[in-house]
Amino acid sequence: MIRLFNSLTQQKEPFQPRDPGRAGIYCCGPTVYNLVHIGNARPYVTFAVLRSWLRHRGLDATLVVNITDVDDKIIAKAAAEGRTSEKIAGQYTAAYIADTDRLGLPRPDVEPRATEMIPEIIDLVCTLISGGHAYVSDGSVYFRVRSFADYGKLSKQRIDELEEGVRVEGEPGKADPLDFAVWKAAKPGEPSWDSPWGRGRPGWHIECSAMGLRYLGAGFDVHGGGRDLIFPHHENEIAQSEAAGLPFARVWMHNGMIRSDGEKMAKSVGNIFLLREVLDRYEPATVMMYFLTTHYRSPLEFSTEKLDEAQAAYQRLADVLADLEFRIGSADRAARQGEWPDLTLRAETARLAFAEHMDDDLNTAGALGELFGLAAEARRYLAEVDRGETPLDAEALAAVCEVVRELLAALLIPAPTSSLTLTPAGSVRGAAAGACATGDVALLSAGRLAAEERWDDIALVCEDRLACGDASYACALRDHYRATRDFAGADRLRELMHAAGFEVRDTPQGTQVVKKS
RNA sequence: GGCGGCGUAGCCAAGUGGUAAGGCAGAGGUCUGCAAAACCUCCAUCACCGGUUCGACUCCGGUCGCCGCCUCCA
Repeated sequence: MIRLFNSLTQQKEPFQPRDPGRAGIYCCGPTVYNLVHIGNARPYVTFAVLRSWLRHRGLDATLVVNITDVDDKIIAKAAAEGRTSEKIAGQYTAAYIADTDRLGLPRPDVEPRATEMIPEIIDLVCTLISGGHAYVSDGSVYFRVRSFADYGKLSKQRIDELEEGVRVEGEPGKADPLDFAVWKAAKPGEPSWDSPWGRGRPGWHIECSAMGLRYLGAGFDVHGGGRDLIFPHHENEIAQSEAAGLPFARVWMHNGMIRSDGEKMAKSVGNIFLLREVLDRYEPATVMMYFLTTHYRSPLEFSTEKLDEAQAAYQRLADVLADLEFRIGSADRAARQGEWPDLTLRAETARLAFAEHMDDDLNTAGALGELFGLAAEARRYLAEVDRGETPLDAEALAAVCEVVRELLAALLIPAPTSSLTLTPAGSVRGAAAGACATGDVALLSAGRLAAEERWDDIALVCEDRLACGDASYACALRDHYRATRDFAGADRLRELMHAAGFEVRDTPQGTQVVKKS
């Protein structure tokens, strides 16, 4: 059973979709006036993972993430840069899509633009007016907060307390300082649409109500977003929708803030790190790892140290996987008997434990811990194999790999590509023999040189190949050096390989290299 | 002032009424020609003070510290 923490009730509740077998999720997306920073990205990651997990659990899950492409901030930026609002919005919409794609997030099922939702918004506003929940004033329309008895049910604020805190000296057209605009009269030069109240544009909160209801229907399952949106944005969404007679989201999920220097990451504070900047320095997998090793509701500090740790953690998992897959490939037939079901069983146990964590309010950190536990278990098993205490069971290894890959995929963490390269079988001479079949000229000539004992020339070939990112010749030569106990030569070659960005590991099967990023 | 949340080892981070997953870093050891990697071992009593309980880190009350919202904000 999946349980989700509902901000409305402030507790975990069993997730009961409105339509059995299906799930509708709405998440507040970007206002496209700027490049998205790491903090903006957290909800996109969180709710993409939620959709992924619900699907993994067999639900037909739909994710809607809006794009606010008409708004005060966009208009202000356009004015400042002497460009049109449409141009600004277009540019940053493209950037948002490019950056989230680059992170490796699958696109939402629907990405509606506010500017495409005008008719629905106008309909909703009309309903509010005729129901007495909104009023027209100078071509703008305001929502009458005191007309909605449940106002404050999400943020747990009392209207009267709010009244005290209101610092805005009442805008001219508002009947009550708490009221908020659902439709704003157009000023000259601003983007605008025809409406029963004259030309204008949607207010700040109305688009989310219109979109959520349009694409997911009344009483949809989950509404998500950053914790900082609870008030007033989400509170207002509820008020607008439900005052119009349409039950809104039944579960509200809010992710914690990303902090930088102990403070919420925000443009106004000046402590932001752009998603694309981070992706310039770290792999998508590392960044996903960074997000998911902390529970989505907790605050998360941003720092390069944390990214580095995420990188190391991911590398550990990638190493295990690469090692396992290499062994599967090299296992002889006799070993493929499934003699060690314990590990297979362990893989299944990990899968179940992982699912339990994920079902428990999307506990990705706990779930990841299970994956690491399984990896460690597989390592111990491999160590036993290397000591000759246990026969190699390729089936069990395959089961572990399958579970790790499947669950990483469920978390939307890109699977590692195999980073292990092994020496061609045997020495350079032996490898050259094999090269006859494949027609590898370079390896053949290396073999000829080897036959003539011209090792220095071979070293030159190795250097050349290393520069091209190919360590196989170096591996083969190093095996030769080690076989002939020419350790000075072997060490020299290791230096070369290091310099070329390869980590060198000696194994019973020969020299192994790992390309270091 | 109002509302909400957090405080777990050197760092990060799960968890929980019956004596604390995992990752990073650190120490010692095994393996190795030397390394690297790996493996083994070691490293916390859960901010503080009271209370409830056979038993609390986990429940209740208080104290301190930190954070978010109350204005655009993921």
